[in-house]
Amino acid sequence: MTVEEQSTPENNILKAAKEIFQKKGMAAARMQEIADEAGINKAMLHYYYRSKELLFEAVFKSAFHMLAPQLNEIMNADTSVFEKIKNFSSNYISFVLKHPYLPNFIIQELNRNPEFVKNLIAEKNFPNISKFKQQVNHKIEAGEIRPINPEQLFINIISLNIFPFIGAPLLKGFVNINDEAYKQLMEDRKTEVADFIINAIKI
Amino acid sequence: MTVEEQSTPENNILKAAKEIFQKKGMAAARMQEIADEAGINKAMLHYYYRSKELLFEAVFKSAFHMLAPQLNEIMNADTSVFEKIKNFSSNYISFVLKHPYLPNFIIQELNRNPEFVKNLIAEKNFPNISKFKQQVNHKIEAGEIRPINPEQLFINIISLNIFPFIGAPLLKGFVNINDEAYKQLMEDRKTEVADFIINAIKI
DNA sequence: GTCTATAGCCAGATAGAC
DNA sequence: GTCTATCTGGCTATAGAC
Repeated sequence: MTVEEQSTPENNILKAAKEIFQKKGMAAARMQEIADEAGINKAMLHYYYRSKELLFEAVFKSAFHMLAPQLNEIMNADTSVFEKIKNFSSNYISFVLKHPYLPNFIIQELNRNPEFVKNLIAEKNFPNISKFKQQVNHKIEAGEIRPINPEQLFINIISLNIFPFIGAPLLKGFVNINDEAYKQLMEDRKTEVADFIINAIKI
Repeated sequence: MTVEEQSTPENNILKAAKEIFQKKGMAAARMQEIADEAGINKAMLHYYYRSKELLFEAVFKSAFHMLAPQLNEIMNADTSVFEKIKNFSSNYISFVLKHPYLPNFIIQELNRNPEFVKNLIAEKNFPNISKFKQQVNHKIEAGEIRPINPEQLFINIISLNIFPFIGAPLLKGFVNINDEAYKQLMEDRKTEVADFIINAIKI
């Protein structure tokens, strides 16, 4: 049992706070609602986390640490470029299907507070793509994939995996399908996305 | 001079409200701040728009109507699939470089209120991709592009164009570059994105 | 139509009993 | 540590003078 899963008051509050903050965002979330979700009193939130702002920060860091290390691990693994693309797409989509509010929460709060990224970068395990960039450049020099800026390729990988979840309400409208059909599209993307990217870059 | 550009009190308020709502979101925006931005009194906001909620709706619809018809126009134009991909990528990125807060605003508020899409769908000029789907299927049957679900292709096009703006703070951190370098990457994407997609699907 | 002043409410935070 | 009751500030909205 990891630290996060222990049933201490701190962890129960954190779990409830995640639920509410991720659904509503910092400004719209209510301390009372978090207390209700946690099955405790509003005063206890302040006893354990002092203020709404500090509770929010704890939630944000916890959420970020669920996502970022995965990315780092895959990008720095000892596997080929194509393997990395396949593994990331498959792992990420599986993960987000289980935590649907998480990516939007992180993106949204980083837009609200862009300088907050600086704190995150300072931490160990913050994703680093230098190995990935090297690998891509070697493949290009070897004539195995088309010339492409590795940063653009990285942005494409992230975009194709993350946006369909963040933009779900909009995309459901455009494509004109219901929730169930959309979820099936997402399931299909576990392999579709990697195929699409690899077709785009391979010679 | 279009209706939106006339300097009536309604339009001045709407412009100021866009600025604040798009930066902060509905919940965090303050009526006082909007009044300051518009250079008028807080009471006037209520005189012209009755409530914060109604002012917000006016802003949201106005923002959505700046974006969606473009998409509709391009998708239903009398051009080939490849032309549509090129035109959309180029036009959309140019547009968003001028209105950086807009996509995130729309996505964010639709996530907060997913059933709001239903109202939007009912309007004329709501994007319709049936023509695009037909074209893609014909191209596949003709053996000119690889087999792909047209809906997945559409999602990919939208993701590659929109996400780099919404996820900018995060991506800047991952790629580890400053604002200026990132803006250059976005400029490059006006053509990069279409090339990437076309490579992915053409035989 | 435009302003000042204020009503009324709601949410974060704390005091203090247990 | 946990609760109830309450304080305090800030925000939407309106009343009412001009």
